[in-house]
Amino acid sequence: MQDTFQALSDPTRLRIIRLLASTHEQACLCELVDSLLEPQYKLSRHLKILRQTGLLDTEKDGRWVYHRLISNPDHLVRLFTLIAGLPEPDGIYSADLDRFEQRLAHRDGGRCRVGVLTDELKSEAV
Amino acid sequence: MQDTFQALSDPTRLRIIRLLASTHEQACLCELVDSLLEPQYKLSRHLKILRQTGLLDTEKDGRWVYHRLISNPDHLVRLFTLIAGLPEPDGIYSADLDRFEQRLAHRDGGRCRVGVLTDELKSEAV
DNA sequence: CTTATAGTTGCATGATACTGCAACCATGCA
DNA sequence: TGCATGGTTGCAGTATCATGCAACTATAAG
Repeated sequence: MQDTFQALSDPTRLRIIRLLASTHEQACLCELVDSLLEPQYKLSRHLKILRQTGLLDTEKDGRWVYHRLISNPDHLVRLFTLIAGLPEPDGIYSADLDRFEQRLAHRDGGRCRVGVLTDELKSEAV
Repeated sequence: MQDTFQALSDPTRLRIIRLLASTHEQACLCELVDSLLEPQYKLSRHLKILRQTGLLDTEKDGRWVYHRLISNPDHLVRLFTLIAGLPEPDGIYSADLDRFEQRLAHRDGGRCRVGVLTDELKSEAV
């Protein structure tokens, strides 16, 4: 069980878990990149750790890989609930959440159909 | 908050927290040494980390230093409750608990009056 | 004052973890 | 078959962390 806490001890991983816990959603890597504004390889690695620790479940759909919180051991579900209800000193999580919901608007039939948008937005801004 | 999970990511620290959470007790270092069967300096260091992370509160009484779980931020209390109710794959925590309750029998007026007993028990066994 | 004991801490070491870069794999489409 | 793209991973550098040993502080008792 300390593996679970170990997995949650990294800020990026906690942001991922918290985002999924408070939205009850699944997300693919590119959606997370646009929500957390972190490099793809970095999030990919952290997702792998969360999966190996047994906190995330993964479903592959074509080029996209969807990640969602695991739902069976009861104490993990309670832990996710607790995390979702945590107080927030800085505004990091709500900013993540805002960007994530904005990003979900680009889905088509509940599925991700576009890649990372942030880079393009940056290009447009130039 | 990832600091909290970071603090719980060490097996020894989790054993300490779990022991205190499931007994609603306080404990001094020598009692913990006899309960967890770990060297004094090791537990002392972990207790310091738990204190600095804001999970433990400390009260000094003569030569003895009592440690107890902190009781104010609501989400921490809920976390402790969750930890106390965690399933137990190995029998480590119940063994800790057994030794701890045995050790509590040596208290006098609710206070610790003896030092580490394990060493003496080992000597007697020789 | 001296001694025994509960507890703390500096130092050195080995292990683990996070990150960036670049190369790579896998899938869908022209 | 070739290309674009979502995602993964090996490698190297750096930082952090847990541990053992030994020296140390602090308090109580003779």
